Amino acid sequence: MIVTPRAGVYLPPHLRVLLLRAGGPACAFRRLPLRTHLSSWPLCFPGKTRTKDKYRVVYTDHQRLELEKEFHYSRYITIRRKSELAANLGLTERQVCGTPTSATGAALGVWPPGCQADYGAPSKEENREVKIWFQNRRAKERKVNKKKQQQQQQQPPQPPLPAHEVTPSAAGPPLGGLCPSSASLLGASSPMPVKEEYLP
DNA sequence: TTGTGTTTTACGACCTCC
DNA sequence: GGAGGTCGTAAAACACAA
Repeated sequence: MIVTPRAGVYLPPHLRVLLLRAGGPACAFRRLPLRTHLSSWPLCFPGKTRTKDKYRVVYTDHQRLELEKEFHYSRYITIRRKSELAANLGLTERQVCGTPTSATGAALGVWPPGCQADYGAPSKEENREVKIWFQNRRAKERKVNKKKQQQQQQQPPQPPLPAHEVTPSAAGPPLGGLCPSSASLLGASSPMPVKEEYLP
């Protein structure tokens, strides 16, 4: 039995299979207070694809942490960093039989039967999960900023602080390890980044 | 335990840039 | 034409009050 920090109990794949074979409804897994671990996904939802039967994988805390760190460094990830991050976190393309990642799936030997034969080579769009994560993360930030803006508009204007209370830190805590350009990106909408491949 | 609201993945449509 | 951006949305996962 494995206890995860956020959701409590994690049921190993072999127990999920036993549960399924015991005659429970197919959707039983989804109603359990369990985290769907990447390595167990193919056993829980063999042959599912995103378009036919919607699904999603819950990223691990480690994956989220690393992605967040990268996001705080820069809101727009470069092609190079995307590849590195995808390789480090086991996030790549998601085209294969509902497997969470082709790389992890292959490495763990958890491909559903006939899966590789059916789908063969990876999709053209490598590191898609990282790209999508960053898109969603930016969307989340825009949403939060919008909310903040609305709250500020509703509040009456605050009187200005006395001069002795105005310090550089009043604008917010410094962002650890960030270059000014990256830090300035936080909290404001950013222009489109220059594609790394076009840089000299 | 259950109902409900929020957050997190994932995608399609559409747009811009090269 | 392809890659990657935003926007809107679906649905699973999660949190929490009743």
